[in-house]
Amino acid sequence: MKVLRETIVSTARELFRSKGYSGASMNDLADAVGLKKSSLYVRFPNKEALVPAVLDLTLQETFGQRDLGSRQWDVEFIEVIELIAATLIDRGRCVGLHLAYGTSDDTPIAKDAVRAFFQAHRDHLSSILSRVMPVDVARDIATDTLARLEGATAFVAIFGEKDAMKRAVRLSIEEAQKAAETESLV
Amino acid sequence: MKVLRETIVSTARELFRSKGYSGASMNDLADAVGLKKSSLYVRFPNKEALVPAVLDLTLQETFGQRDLGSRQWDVEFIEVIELIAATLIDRGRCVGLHLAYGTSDDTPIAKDAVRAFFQAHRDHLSSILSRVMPVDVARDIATDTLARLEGATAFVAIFGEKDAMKRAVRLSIEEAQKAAETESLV
DNA sequence: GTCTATAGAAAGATAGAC
DNA sequence: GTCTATCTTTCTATAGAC
Repeated sequence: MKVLRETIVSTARELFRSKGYSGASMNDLADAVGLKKSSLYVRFPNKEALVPAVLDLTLQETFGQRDLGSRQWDVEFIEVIELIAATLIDRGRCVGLHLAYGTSDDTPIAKDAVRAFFQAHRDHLSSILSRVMPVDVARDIATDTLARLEGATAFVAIFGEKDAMKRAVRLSIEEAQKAAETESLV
Repeated sequence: MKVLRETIVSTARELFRSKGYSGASMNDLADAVGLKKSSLYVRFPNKEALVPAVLDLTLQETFGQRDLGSRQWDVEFIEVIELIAATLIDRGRCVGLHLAYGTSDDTPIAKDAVRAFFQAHRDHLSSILSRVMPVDVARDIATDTLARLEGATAFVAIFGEKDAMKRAVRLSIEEAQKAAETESLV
């Protein structure tokens, strides 16, 4: 029976998230979706080609059906980072970071996809923030917000602790609002 | 010719850092230190046993010859986190985090070693901070500091950017000093 | 303690039948 | 599009000579 492409991609995402790029095998993936290994090569030329597909799906789910600019900047900002934080707590790890650490010059397509993935995150947050502050400030706060979320994820992964993530969300929102106020006074 | 145990461990660390637990092979390690693969099994019973050795060495290098309590708390705090930040920028990745993501219930010894590694980091920072603030506040600030450093490392790894790390160090120091001042006024 | 040699399993990927 | 079967390489780990 035909298996949907999205099933393969989202299953590959779980494998990459938990086992990393080199730890996830095509055989594991085939078993998980109910196919034989060779059938995967009909849809994807090789293992590396799964990486852009996995990250594109994740970007789509995070930013896809979002109507940019129709609401208050802070409502949008809070909604996005709380969605990201909730996913990171739920899954316990960041698939993007695991792939970032697990790819190298040996896997240039995967490496490029990882860069694009994080750049898209930064650009999206930055575009929300830049409505109420200069672009360079917005970019730094977007970067620091993502860094905080990634770092807090480490404590979820290692100790199962969610507290650091909650503080990361709260502090990032406070930092953004403070910057917005500062700039509006100039 | 005999190869020093420390040479094997520090070489294994570089392999784990860049390729992760499953991506690093015993053959790569043997080649890198100038031994045959089978000779490694004389010193280490298996690949997993390298993980505690790698993380213990790193802990020793970070906290080993440090005389706790002989100087001002903030001098010690700044010195430690700047050492960690400098290493993370220099190597481009955190071996602890790569191993945290790369180990699982299949590798319980490695998983335990990773937990101990991060707990030791948190305990060390927390013990410095708790000289001038309550232990629960100290623990949260220690956690957030480590999370910030880990998150900033992602931007070093992915984009080669060092700015986020510089801000992480600066903001962590400011946060600690602010908490110390607040508590001294109570 | 290091070596050669090898076992045994698992990896990525391909060929060809249906 | 999925399957069986296979190729080739690489993996962890062990046995035994020196």
